[in-house]
Amino acid sequence: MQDYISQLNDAQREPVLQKEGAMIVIAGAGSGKTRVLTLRIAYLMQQGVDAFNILSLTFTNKAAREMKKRIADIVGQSEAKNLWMGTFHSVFARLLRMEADKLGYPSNFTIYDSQDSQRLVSAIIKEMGLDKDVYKYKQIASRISSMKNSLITVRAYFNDADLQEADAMARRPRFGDIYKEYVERCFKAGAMDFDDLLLKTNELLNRFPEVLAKYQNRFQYILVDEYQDTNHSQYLIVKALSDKFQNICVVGDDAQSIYAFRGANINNILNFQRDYEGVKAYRLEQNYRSTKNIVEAANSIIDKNKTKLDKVVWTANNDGPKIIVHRLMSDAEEGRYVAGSIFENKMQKQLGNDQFAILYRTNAQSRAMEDALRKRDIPYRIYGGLSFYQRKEVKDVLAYLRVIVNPKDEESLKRIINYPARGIGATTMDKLIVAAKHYDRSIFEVIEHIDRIDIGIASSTKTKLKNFVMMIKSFQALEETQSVFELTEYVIKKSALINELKKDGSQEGISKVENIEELLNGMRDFVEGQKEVDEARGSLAEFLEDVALATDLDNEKDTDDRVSLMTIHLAKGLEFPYVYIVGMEEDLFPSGMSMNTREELEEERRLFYVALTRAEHQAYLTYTLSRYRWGKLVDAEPSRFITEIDDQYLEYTTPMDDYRYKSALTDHLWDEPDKSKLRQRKPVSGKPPSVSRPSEDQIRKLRKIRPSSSSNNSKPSGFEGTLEPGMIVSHGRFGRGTVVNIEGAGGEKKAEINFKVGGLKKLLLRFAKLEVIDE
DNA sequence: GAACGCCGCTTTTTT
DNA sequence: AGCGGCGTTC
Repeated sequence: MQDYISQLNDAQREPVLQKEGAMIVIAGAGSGKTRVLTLRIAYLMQQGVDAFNILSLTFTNKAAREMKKRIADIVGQSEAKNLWMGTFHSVFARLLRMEADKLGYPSNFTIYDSQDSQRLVSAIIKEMGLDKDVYKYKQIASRISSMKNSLITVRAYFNDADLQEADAMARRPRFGDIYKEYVERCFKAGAMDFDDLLLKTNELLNRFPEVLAKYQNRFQYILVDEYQDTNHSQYLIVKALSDKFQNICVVGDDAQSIYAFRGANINNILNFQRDYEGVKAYRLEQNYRSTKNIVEAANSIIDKNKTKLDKVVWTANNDGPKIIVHRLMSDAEEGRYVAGSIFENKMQKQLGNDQFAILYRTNAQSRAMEDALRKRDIPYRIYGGLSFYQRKEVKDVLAYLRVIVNPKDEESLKRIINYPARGIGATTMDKLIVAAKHYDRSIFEVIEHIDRIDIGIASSTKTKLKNFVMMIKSFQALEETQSVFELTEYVIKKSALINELKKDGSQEGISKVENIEELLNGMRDFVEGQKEVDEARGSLAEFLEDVALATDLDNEKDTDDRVSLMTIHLAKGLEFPYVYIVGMEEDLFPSGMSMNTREELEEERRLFYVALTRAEHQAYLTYTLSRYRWGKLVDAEPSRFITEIDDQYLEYTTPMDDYRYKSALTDHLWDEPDKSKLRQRKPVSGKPPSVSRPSEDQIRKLRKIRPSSSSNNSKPSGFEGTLEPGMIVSHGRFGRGTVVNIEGAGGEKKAEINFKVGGLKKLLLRFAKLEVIDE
């Protein structure tokens, strides 16, 4: 143990050795925070703290497993096993299973994933006869989610006039009713959605003081990783549990807070010191991961953000190569460039595929990369996107298993009751749903008693329903004796599901069968794994919980030598020697959906910071002039984030003899100095514009006077004059347009402008580069 | 009740 | 371009 501790630097050692009290560790990217957390836990245990008294919350289950392993290396396997360690969701799902009865839930409750939630919301909207164009199920589901994350229950909602007012204004006055029905239906289905796992934990701790006391005494030492990404609900849980002993250690980096969209509250980390008595604050500022170039480039980006804690990340590492910026014609070409570059690096430096990662803002961008990598025979692995367990065929199998465990699970029942087709159609289902509501029972229970009630279902259909119930019951009986693997094999045969898929000989059909085989393989592993652990018997319920809460990252096979492809969000916490950040374009990164407020834009910028700091040795930024988006070829413009990096850290490698060089790179260079030139250009089709290409020297000079270069980095050069509806304006990107409306005031002032080319747009005047044209 | 085909919307990120 | 929802037809 002493060996480990002596290897830490001073800043790292202090939080490891402080046994008691509240503490916050602000840990810059790559500063060794996982090591600190790991050693802190090991040290606590070595000082005599019982593993049962430690609760450690991590960002992914994989991170938890790895930490546990490292701790086991230090203090021994048998002790480490007793640690409670995992994501908020998995830890509190486990806790809720033990206490479920207090909340009126069965201990085998189902966990609804977001898709299940959305489907239920969608069904409710339909049942209530609401206009689906007004009540968009995704929006409603996401609003329900944010309510829950802020601990606004249905009752709280109906007690809050402002919230109802807001929904009335948004033309969805029935939101509260949908919310209420949704919550009731989940309860009746014995199901908790992701947000419930946290909300119900709060409810449990609030309503039952003896339960709270029990877990307060149990979890005397609490550690929370990635604290900047906790939402209000998680914050309250931590607060409640740590209240008695106040031995709480939170670790995080405000500069890497990228989950505001799902309710993460950056104030949790910013205000931590106010929440506890005598908080010790530690800073880990030395980066061990990346080259000086990368660290300093990243610093120059994050400097542009206003909201942040004081912290300077530095490194003693070498300068390393500059960040390469490369422009391409199209997304396909971007893929070819990246694949080619990986290929060259591999050859020249004799590297493995696992040294490389390709990061992007949206999942849709992966396709072009995949195509190119495949052509080059470079093995890759995609993380995220439609994860394995979310694929239709896999979810169908899982739905059978979920119904076996919990027949009340309405969403799963609806998936399988007529798949494969067994003559139980929509009309019957509608009747069953109405009856279920009428009798205040689950659909399954209604079917069980279908003989005794008259809801206008033909006797032939009743027989089909009874057969279905009998089939499920026979599966349930089997579950007692068989392993998950054996049971599932039996289920897909008996339900005729596998035959249904095998009938379909198409490429997709075959891959679906393969996916199910893969699922069975996974189950076999699970069963074997459980045998080794010998704690539980590898129950079906447990398997389903693992699956429901698995991060895509969790399934990684570390031994695979593959290039990693993932969104930047998923890449948080990971590191790779070579990182390609692709799609560095306005509207894509920063996302067009997230640049309307300063807060949103700052989160995008933090996201870019996260992306860049994944790189250990070399980072590449690529952008294109046009790419396919929603099926159409659209023009693209380089991301503002490229120009936000100090030039000294960049190397532009795009060939100079490409005439498009002009349109992409020099346009925004010339933006300020000479706007008239910009407007003359109309390169939509046909010949290249007849402007001579600037020399390297000219470009260098132009860069120096570029408005967004480091000389004045704080305030964007937005529009500052007065603007009124009816005025004609010109915009660098959208061209000419008429002001339709002005709204907001001060920094939030927005103009709605009808552009000749782009149509109606809302622009934030603080950022918009507008010029009034007199006519 | 089931199958097919058309239409329209979507894509920002995820436990 | 791809999926889901809905309407039409058998």
